[in-house]
Amino acid sequence: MLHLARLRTLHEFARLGTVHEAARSLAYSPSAVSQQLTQLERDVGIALTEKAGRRLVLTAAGRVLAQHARTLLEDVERAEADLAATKPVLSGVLRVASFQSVMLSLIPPALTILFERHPELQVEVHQREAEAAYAGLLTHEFDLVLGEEYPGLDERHRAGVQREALLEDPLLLAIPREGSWAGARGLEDLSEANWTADPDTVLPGIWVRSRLRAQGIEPRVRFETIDLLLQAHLVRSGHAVAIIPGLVAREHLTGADLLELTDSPHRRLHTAVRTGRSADPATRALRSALAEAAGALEAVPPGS
Amino acid sequence: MLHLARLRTLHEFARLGTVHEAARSLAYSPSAVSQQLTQLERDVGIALTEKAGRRLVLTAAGRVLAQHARTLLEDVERAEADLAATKPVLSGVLRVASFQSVMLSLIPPALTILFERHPELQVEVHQREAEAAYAGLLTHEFDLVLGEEYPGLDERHRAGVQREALLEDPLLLAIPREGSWAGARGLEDLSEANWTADPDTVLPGIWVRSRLRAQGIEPRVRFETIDLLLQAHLVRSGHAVAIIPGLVAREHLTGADLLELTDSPHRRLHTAVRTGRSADPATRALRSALAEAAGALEAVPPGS
DNA sequence: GATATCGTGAAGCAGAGCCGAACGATCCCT
DNA sequence: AGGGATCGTTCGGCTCTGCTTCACGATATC
Repeated sequence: MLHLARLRTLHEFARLGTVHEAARSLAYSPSAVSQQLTQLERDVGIALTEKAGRRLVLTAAGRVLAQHARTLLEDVERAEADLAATKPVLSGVLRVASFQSVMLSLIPPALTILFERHPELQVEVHQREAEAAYAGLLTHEFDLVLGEEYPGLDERHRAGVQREALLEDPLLLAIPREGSWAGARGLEDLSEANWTADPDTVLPGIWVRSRLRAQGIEPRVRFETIDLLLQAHLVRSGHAVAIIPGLVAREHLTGADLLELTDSPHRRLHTAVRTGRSADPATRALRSALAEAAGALEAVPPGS
Repeated sequence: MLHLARLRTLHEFARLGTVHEAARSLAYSPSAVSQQLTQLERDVGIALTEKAGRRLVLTAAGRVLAQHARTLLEDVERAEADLAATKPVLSGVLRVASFQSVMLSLIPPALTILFERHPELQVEVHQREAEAAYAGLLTHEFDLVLGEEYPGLDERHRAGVQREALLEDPLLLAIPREGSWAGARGLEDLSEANWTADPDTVLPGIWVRSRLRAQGIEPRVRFETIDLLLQAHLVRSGHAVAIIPGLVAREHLTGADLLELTDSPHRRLHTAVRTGRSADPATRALRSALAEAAGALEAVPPGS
């Protein structure tokens, strides 16, 4: 009888390409992965891997089995979700990967809603950048990822992941009420301003630079940080201007002027889970709570 | 991680209803089955079984998981079939359950065809009655069942089994050329004849009696046997008349008269495999060989 | 109320499957 | 060309899984 654990190992190897990475992803030693793949070959009686230089690659048969492994593992997760649905009360721990702006504004009210409905259900929230979050999702480190997309920078489709739109969050120009740029009425007044922005290694930082350049501004980024609270503080205290998501601005930039950009760009927030888990009742409950929290925020105009 | 072997045990328990029978079907001890079910409950954290008197029955959650187990096991078998399809030559052993009339006439030419195409592929044929054949199919004792249906006695649908029509085999009235009934031209001349037929515990025996009664004949079954060769011999030697399938009659009743019954009834032969195996190349090869052998027989008129 | 049959639990044992260390092969960089 | 990094595999040793056997209590049956 085939062994699901070994199929999972095969799948991780197929996904990641090397024995070492598969081992790391599964918290095994490379030796264990090697042995599992060997055993799997014995089980099915067909060569699944072959050497290519110092690396190991899947044979045609290996790819066939890895593909089946993926759907089997999804089905297993679906089975677990169906099983959880037979429980009268939701319990257990949901692990969520998110980033700062959402943790600040959306997660707390969502958790309040969730706790009212399912007091037994616990949530752990971990701050991660996008790549780590999605990697952790696939390795079962997390059960749900809160992700974001910026206009024109659509994320690639990820295999085994099911995504759901959550919120459109306006990207606002934040200008201090005091200092050199107070009173600016738009980007056209800010070509010489000091900026604070995310580094250009992450999506928001890439987007904001490209956006400003598209309007003829080469921003002088004096304060580069992914910490939006710090960015907000720098704006409030008059040291810089920034483009800040509404979710953060509405609460932490009440002392600054917030202007809509032309054609009012929005970042799109979404939730993502492993495909097999989309029917899991705890997952659904969390997604509902997040959607309601998002709806409540949208109903209140920013800055109020 | 869920364990496929344990899911298979759950599935067998769901199918058969008791720990002991599941154990027997899997060639385990009852204790092992009990422990596997307990372990499975620990794995999923939900009660899957509960006591009902001295027996054990599935809970709602147990039924949910058992259902998933069935589809998972089918998918595993599909995966194995896909894998086998990557092999250049077919090999291994196919185990077939059949009954006498088919083993006599259809299997030999089919195996000849099969051997020409896939000399590495071996076939074991076991003679079984229908229930034992299907039970053995589900427990992996057999890979393919050759079954039959009689007009008006349709078999019930069996879960997890995929069926394919193979041949319509005419049911012929066989009358000796010598003795009291020689020269009879139809059932109307045979109301007082001695008959040979299958016992009324099996499908052919049930059908033949019901058919004769429908035409006003209460057959005097003097020789009750499932051995069609014996039936044929009894007819040839003038001791009885019988209704014999064309597959047997064409070869073993050349010394008797064969008459079509009114509205020429046929038994319908089919092949059946576990659902997951229908794509398996060896299975497909065997089915094709059987179909071709059947076509060759149909092309030749009976009794020639 | 005797007896068969149900499922479960404890003891013991064989084997599965993990890790760590050592190894050979391959690639890469200088 | 050659040293070092990285690849995958193998071996010894150990732990833990998971089987069987045997014994037991509970339930149904006659």
